[in-house]
Order: sequence, then C-alpha cells, then structure tokens
Amino acid sequence: MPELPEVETVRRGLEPALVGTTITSVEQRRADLRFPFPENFARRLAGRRVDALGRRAKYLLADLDGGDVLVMHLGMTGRFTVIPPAGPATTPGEFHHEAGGLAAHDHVVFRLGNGFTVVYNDVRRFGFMTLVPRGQLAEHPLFRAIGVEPLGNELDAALLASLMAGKQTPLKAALLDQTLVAGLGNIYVCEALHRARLSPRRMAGTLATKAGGPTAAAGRLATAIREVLAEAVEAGGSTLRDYAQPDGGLGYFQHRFRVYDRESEPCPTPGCGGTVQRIVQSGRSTFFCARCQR
DNA sequence: AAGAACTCCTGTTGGC
DNA sequence: TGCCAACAGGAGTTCT
Repeated sequence: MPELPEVETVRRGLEPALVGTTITSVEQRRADLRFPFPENFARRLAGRRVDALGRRAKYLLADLDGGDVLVMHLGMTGRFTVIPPAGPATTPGEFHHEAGGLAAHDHVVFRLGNGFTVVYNDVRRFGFMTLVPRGQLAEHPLFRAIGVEPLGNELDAALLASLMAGKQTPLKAALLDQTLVAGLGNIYVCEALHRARLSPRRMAGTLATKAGGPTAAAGRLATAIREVLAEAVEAGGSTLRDYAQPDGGLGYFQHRFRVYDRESEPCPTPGCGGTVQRIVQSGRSTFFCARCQR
C-alpha cells in the first residue's frame, strides 16, 4: 500500500500507541523479510523505550532510548495493526487478533508496556526492518542518497529543474527515483503529472532551460507534487486492496484519483474531452491523458 | 556511468 | 468451473 501519504498515515496511527512506551518483547516469526533481520533483533529491542516515531521518504524511523533507530520499510504489502489492551472488537482486523491467533503473514509482533500490541503483516515480504545507530543514520546506505522531502519547503520549481536537468529518461521514471524526490510511487506520480498537464513520456531534462533554470512546466509539476501529496495525507492515504491505517480505518484518497486505475474513462480535466489510457513504462502501469498531458 | 531490465514473493483477477 | 498469464502501492542488483 505505501507511498509517502500511506506511510505518513501509518506513522500517525502508530505514534499514540508507540511513543513514550517501552517495548516489552518482540516476537520475530521468521528469519527474514526482504532481507535478514539484524542479529539479535528481538533481544536488542526488548526493554527499549520509543522516544519518537518519524518518517523519511517511505521509511518509518522509531527512535529508541538505547541510541539505535528502528528503521522500517513497508515494501508493497507491509501493514501495521495496533491492537488495544482490551475492549470489544470493533473491526474485522481487531476481532481476528483479539480472538487470539495470528493471521497468515503476521511476521513481527511488538508487545508494549502500555498493554498495546503492534503486529506487522507483509504478504509479499518486500518490506524490511533494521537497526541503525542514530549517529550513523544520515550516512547509512539506505539514506545517504535519498532525495528531497516533497512536503518540506525545499521543493520548488528551481530545485526540481536542477534535479531533472540533463536527464535522458522519461519524467515518469525520474519521479519514481527516490534519490531525486523522496516518497513518490506509481500512483502519485501519475496523479501529479496529470495535474501538471505533463506527459509521463516527456524527457525529464526538458524541465530545465539550457541555462539550467526552471521552465513553467517545472513550476507546475513542483506545485502538483506538493498538492497531491498533501491532499492524500489529509485523506488518510489511498486504500486499494486492504486497510490502510493501523486502527483498521480506511484511507479515502482513492476516490479522488484523476487517472490512476481509470483506463478508458474520460479525462477529468475540464474541457479536455480526452480519454485516460494505460501504457507500460519501465515495467509498470502509467495512466495518463495524451490529449492534455504534453 | 546513466538508464533499463530483472528480481524478490504471494495473492487476485480477467480472459479463454 | 478451471487454468494460467498478467498484474499489484517498491526498490536493490545486474545488465547494457
């Protein structure tokens, strides 16, 4: 499920259960996800207090009192569920867990000092967890090359143009590159390009002038990226195939998709009259309107 | 050395 | 109904 808005939604859902609480014990139910867990993973977490829960790009970062940061990535199908200490079951997810058992693909169970339980489930196991000393985080291979956070104040026309300058790759591929802009994925790239009226096939380098400055297109795209991500965070992310939020609640931004998964539907741009089409770029679906996106 | 293809894994869906 | 190829919110590794 997770692009930046979904990861941020998960972060906000986990924060009240996790921050300020001690991890009593961790049940690690297999040796690896996408990568092996670090040595003594469960033992190193036991007894640690979570001081903060942050996000960088699509990573969740739990600051632990021992000086380590628990780094978590959800891959394609990673999900967290927060299970309250007691009380009546109110959602299918809670009911299942409170009924006692763990579900298929529940790989990690965090038991917390406040009585809450946090379960990590990941069908395809493209997610992973690792521990990194806080002081080494910035230079860690996972983070050293990560690009600009699009919801901060840095991403503007000039920066976007400079990032794209000289690139001989389609805009779609460039925007999926986490070392340029952090946190975008297949959905929000399609949505941002439509809002900016830019073709996903256009070469990324065309966002910069010969002198390297921003074009009008760069300005539109920077604005579109920031707006679509902010709106999606506000909506609790997008729910495509399952629950998006740790409390079992649904995100609802999927109802506001303009092109993603809308092949053959009319282009929503007022007065356009085009039709949304699906093409494949670098092995992944792109949805766009060839009429208004140039 | 940038850019594209391949790979990991499981589950669902749509066409025949 | 069954079978099977295509596809799914990601990204590190390996090729050209």
